[in-house]
Amino acid sequence: MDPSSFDEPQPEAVTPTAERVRDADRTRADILDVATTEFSEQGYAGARVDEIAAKTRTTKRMIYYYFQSKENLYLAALERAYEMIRASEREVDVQGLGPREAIRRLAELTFDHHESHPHFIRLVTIENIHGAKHIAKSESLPGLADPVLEVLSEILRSGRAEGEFRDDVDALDVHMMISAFCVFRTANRHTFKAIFDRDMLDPRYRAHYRTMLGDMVLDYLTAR
Amino acid sequence: MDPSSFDEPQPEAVTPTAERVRDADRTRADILDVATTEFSEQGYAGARVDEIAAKTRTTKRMIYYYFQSKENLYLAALERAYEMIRASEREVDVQGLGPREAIRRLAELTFDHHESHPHFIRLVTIENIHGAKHIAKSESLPGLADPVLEVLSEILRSGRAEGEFRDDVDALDVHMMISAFCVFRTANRHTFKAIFDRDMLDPRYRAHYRTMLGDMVLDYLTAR
DNA sequence: CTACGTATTAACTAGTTAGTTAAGTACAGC
DNA sequence: GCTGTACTTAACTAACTAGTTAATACGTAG
Repeated sequence: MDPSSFDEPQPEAVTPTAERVRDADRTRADILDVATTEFSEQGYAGARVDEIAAKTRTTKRMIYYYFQSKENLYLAALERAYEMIRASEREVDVQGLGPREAIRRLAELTFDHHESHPHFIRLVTIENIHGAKHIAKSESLPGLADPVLEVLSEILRSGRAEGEFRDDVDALDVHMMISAFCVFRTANRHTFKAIFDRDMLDPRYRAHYRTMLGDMVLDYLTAR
Repeated sequence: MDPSSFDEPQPEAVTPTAERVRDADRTRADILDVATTEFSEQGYAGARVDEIAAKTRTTKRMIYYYFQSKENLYLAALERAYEMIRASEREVDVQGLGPREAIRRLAELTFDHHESHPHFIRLVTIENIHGAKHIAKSESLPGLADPVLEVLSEILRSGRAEGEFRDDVDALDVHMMISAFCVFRTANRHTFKAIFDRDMLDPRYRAHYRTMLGDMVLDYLTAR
């Protein structure tokens, strides 16, 4: 899995033109890209439909045409965030690795793609401010469960079979531990830097934090 | 340190009365309590000054009288959140404990008071959505650095002197690791439950997560 | 008791907001 | 070419929002 192949939404370059070309998919995607950025930067309540519209190549009317409401637009952005994260995690490949190597690989790849999608991390954080009430309305919610949980379960099972891993935690616990570290680094970045004068996303610290995460999970699982 | 002595802000019982009793401190505190709850539940952009006023025993005018603006009110709530967390951490007592016991104690006490102050955790999260731009205006910002960092440094130094702890991480790294776990449990609670059907704040899991945190930090620091 | 400053209540307001109405037009099918 | 529909632009709107103005009155000093 190559993190660089999963880019943040980038609004396409504006092409000034007087003619009106109809392209429903492009218009819809343009709105969704802009909205994702705007919601992740301003939050759900703080983002403005007028502002989103102004940053697209179309008008506010089309937002309602395609998405019906501000909430639906936000929900569409949120669903896409989850789907993209899940799609990338489906490509986690730990085949042929021992349990120790596999868990470290998985932790590091999780770290990588969290880092590649700060907008999506922030969207999840914002959705928690709203008590997950929007995602609760998503018809795709049942499919959002993390496929990496199955991979994790298999690694844990394998590690225990070899007498290497502790057996008082489940795959979801380990997933939580890894996610907490990766999410915190993005989600709490600004206050952390303001108070401690250390930007956790500064490239100078990247390798250190990446290793720290792998060590943390591995040391925990292999402790006696 | 007793977690139950640090309560969340609770608006005082309403006393219906036609007379107008002046008590500036009480009015100010009432506003701040209500605002803290409202901002932590709705976010900065989502909270409404009218709504905050309606939930106090006074009128919107007094919010502007005492706090001048919505932003100043939010900032006052935020500063108070930090000060309360810091005050409680100043009472962390690990005197007389060996490094291993001290680190576990500290991790667990951090866990406890994060759990006791969900509103404050959420306020910090919300402030990160806004890029820490409000707290940057706080005149008390220089005093918000975490006093527990000094305690942590001393524990690490002691653990290394006894040849028990690794030496490739600093006190801030360990603080980050502990905070990530404790913050995630509150800040991401809702989406986590929606997707994985596990409420991380459910009392049934409390002991498990508390032990998990202590083990995680200790196993990491003592790993060879 | 009076005066004054501070605290408080009540009503008002200009600008903003999510959403709506109306009109225009591209495009495919016939 | 005509028609109908989906896509698009432009303008409008009722309700909401943070903040303001005006009036009232409490509490204390003299």
